[in-house]
Amino acid sequence: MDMRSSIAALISEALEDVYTGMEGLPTAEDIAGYLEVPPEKEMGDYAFPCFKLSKALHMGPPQIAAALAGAVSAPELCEAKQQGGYLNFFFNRGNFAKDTLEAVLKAGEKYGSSDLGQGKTICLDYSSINIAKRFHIGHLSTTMIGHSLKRIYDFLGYTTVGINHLGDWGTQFGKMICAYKLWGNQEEVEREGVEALTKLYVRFHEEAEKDPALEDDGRAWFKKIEDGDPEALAIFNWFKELTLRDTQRVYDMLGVTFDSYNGESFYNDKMGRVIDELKEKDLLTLSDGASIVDLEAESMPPCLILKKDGATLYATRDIAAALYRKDTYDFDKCLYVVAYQQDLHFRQWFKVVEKMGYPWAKDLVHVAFGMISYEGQTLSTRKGYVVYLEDLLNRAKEKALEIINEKSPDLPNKEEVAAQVGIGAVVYTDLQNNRIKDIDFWWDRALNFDGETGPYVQYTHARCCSVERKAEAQNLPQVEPDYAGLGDDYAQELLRLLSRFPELVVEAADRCEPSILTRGLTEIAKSYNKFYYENRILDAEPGVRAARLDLTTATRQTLKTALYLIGIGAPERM
RNA sequence: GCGCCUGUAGCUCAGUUGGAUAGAGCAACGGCCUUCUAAGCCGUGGGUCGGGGGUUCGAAUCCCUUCAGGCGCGCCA
Repeated sequence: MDMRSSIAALISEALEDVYTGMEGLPTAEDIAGYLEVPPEKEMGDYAFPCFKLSKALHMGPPQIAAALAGAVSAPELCEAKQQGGYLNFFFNRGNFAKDTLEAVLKAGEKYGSSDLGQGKTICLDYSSINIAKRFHIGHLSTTMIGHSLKRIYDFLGYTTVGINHLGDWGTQFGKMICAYKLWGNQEEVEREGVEALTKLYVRFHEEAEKDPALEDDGRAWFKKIEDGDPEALAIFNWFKELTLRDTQRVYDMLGVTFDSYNGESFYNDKMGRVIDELKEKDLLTLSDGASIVDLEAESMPPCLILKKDGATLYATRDIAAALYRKDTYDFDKCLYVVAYQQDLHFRQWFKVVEKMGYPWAKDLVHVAFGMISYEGQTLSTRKGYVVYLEDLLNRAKEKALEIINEKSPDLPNKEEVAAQVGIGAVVYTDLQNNRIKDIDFWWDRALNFDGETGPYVQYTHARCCSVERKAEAQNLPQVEPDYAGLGDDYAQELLRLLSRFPELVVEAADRCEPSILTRGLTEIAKSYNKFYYENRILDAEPGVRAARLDLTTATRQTLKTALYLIGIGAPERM
């Protein structure tokens, strides 16, 4: 049992003792919820505010706290003191250290994992790149938030399905084929990849200004794709491969993977069912020639299902995809990691699914995140306000390599570590704040490796590894750890953070908020660094040395796990 | 006009289901490497929690209102 539950149980017993038979006493579970961490160390490790009981017991909070303090007796666990209206608990430090470290070391890198999600499936729709477009910083958040959430849910025992819902359908691909047929050549496109496709697309628009007939040719080529014309399909699929190949380089750098690449084109033949069902359920109405689902009762604008010309729309495709995913994976939740601009769109079609009578509509979740801008400007490929992700990651890597050459020139695998550190810095920054916050990208900020950054946490991890290596090399006889040696405030604070880590993972999952882990892991790193400066580890007396080494190992493992969960590597030296 | 989101230190942001004296990092200034990684540690300064009401023993947190900014609001995705 963790400390919170143990203390809640103690309070519950004390309440029963002191106020036997009273009505309205909270359960141990209620109490666990009321427990809080005091703002100052001098106030103890946990606090139970007695204000809420005041009314039911007709007593002042300080009196209640005092009475409970007298009734609590569990010296091996903690001590209870009344301070104002609070009942403050002070851990038995040695035992707390022992319990915490045993729990962490026993679980190892699985510490914080659970079987909470056993038998449940979560679909995650993230990254969702567009064909023939280069990967830029605007795609980082959806990719890394989705990737991190996938790892977090996996860690909690869920079955996860990572879906890259490719943007691989639309007239723009007809235009691109048209441009390729007119001005492209295979070798160049093969060599330059998406860059060449972008050029062709830009040229198409320039030429189409002069010669509007091109637009019709573009539409005609798209029609050919739709009709399954072999040449059109071959070129289209080739473009798709080129894009995936280019993007894969970035995914490889980031360690991001997917279980499915079923995108828009995949659902092309699955939308008839949506239309039929909507008609059958009498949800479709005609408005200005278009077919809509009216959402006036829900005080939302109508959801457009079919255009005037009968063509399907974004929402149609999303509904078809949701139905398909429910059938295929029987998900317990389906998360859409998509920017907040799309908020209305999701609320609309989620509501349509609900109106269709599917109770699982409530399991569809829009995991929204903020906008990214570049040095105060809206991202725009056309105006040159764009930072390609590959360039960013490479520059971060170079910067890391420079620092390594300066600080640890003898490091054996410099390149590998530079990649982990540089990319870690970028990913950390992306997952540092609540996802709803807008991000303004600045190069100097992105390439800053000081203070609360990815490299800071990685550095702390490497520092732990270094201590462990040195300890190993000393090859001293094994002794029983003396956990009383971890009674100082620094060690205790670190232990408290480590003991709370499993709760943090669950909270991050519940709130779909990786930043909770980013912050928690930074707290642990900070706390270890303080501990490290205040205490000698290797030259402490044997029992204390062993205990501090255990704490170092527990910290190292937890940092590594947490870094993994937010998608960052943990180098052992740097 | 309507809807969603945001507003906390010069800047970027944390702040649990309301709790004790509102916290970090960056930037500025000042200390700490003959001792386990100085990508580190310690210290100093810096606040009408956008404003105003209300609920409460207690509000940055909940309710109302108001101001400012961002995003969205029918045949793009």
